[in-house]
Amino acid sequence: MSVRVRFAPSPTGYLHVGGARSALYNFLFARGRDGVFILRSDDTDTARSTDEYRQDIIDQMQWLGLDWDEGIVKGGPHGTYRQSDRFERYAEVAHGFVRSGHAYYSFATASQLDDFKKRAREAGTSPAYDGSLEPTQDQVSRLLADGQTAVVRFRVPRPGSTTFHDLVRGDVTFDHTQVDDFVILRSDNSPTYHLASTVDDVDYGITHVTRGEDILSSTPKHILITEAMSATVPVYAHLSLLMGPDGKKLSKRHGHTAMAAYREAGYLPEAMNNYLALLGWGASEDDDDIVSMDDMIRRFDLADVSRNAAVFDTKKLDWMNGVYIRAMDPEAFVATTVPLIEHRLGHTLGEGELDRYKQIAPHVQERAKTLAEVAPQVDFLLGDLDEYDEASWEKVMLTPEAPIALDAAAGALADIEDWKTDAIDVALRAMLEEHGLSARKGLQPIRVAISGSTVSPPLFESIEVLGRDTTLARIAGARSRIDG
RNA sequence: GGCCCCGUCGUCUAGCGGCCUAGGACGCUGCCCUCUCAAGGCAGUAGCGCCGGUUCAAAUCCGGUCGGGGCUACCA
Repeated sequence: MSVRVRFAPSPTGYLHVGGARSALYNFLFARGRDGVFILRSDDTDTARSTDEYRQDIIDQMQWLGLDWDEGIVKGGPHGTYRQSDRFERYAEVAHGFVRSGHAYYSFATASQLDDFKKRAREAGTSPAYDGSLEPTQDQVSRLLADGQTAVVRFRVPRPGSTTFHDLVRGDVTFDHTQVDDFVILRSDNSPTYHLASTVDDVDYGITHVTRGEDILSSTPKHILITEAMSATVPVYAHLSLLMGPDGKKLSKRHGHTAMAAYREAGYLPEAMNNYLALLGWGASEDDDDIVSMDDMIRRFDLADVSRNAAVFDTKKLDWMNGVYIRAMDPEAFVATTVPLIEHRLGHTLGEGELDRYKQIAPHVQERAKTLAEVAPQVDFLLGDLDEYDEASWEKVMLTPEAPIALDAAAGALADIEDWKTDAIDVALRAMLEEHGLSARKGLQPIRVAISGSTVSPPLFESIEVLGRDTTLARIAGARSRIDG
């Protein structure tokens, strides 16, 4: 049977990095096996689901390049792939279960259930509701006729237990004393996650369910429902959760968890995928952590996924992103960063500005860890230099060498005929020689004078791009500020 | 509290009874290169949670213990 997998986020929040990793693993598994990858919207929680979240999930999935074969937006043989469009189907299954005895109407109140749990805790026994409050057939008829609202609960067979072979965890067994008679249909006739998700997995022919470990203990419920539908139970694989740097479950407390935030911060989708893939999967075939999507697809197997929870470490992501930025085609780098620069500047780059940027871009590309840090680094080349970094100024401009270097540089640069990096290089080094200045001592004041900071793209190239007039004006400006 | 999952350098991992005086990557430190910062090169730092057991031999198997995580909703 061909592989059919799905990523089924619920639009009750933005797509977060953990969800993206689940999506990626499903994607890799499907692509490596000639399977079908489905994107489904598990939006049974109508109160918390929003269109904004629905759209975010779609946007981020597309940005990451995790194309799906069937699903929301795209469609397919199973309709809209939105659970909110299939409530009748779930209700039909639930009522069928009532008729077949797999489920029953329940009128148990919250306080009754709380009571049950409280007693269980005191007795040290399982807190899972065991169905002891199930009404008789007569009571059901009477209460329903009375207009009482009821939920439909699945009747978990007890005694009993469910065992399944998890692809990443191995055999897992849950005794049914630990599984409650769970609600499958709410009193407003809407389905719960357990019902809708399982019915969809059955109806859509899902063969492998790969999802977060947070649902591991709900899996017996899903298996029980599947069996009650006389369907084939899919293979399950539960991924460990992502943690923050402090070893606690990754949350907003740790900074960004939303995929969109990383996109805005200037991370490349290729880097994100590579990093996420390695977060819980030993991809290395040759000890190289940089793995192309094609290789990931070729090598990936759920059986090789790590069982331990992984810490989302932005340090390694930063490094990896730098690797991918450097690997970009120079023209593509310019194309993707120009809009960011224009956004920062507040206007479209003119021809001259664009030319200047193109000249310096390769040097910036070499140094960037994220796309977002590019624009600030070229500010001094495209706009006025209206302020100096104070720490930089104090560090190099207050030395006795600074005024000497600045004056000498102004003279040397004024005489250059061919305003090119090479000539500038030669002229400035001759100046250093003449005044007995080290490159470090003599050039840093010039760097601060023209860029405002001790950190900048290469000096000679920057000077060339800046042009003679601007360069000399800035040197003069810095010189007078020293005196001032 | 009950049940389930997990436990190799700070972090991600390799390891699946002898090849391990535990390998790689990120980070960190030092050196080299160098006009700053990066990049690059080289070197270094640091780990099998603990206690028992099985075995000629354990990071690898078993038990316990400790620690972390998850679930325990008419959320997903």
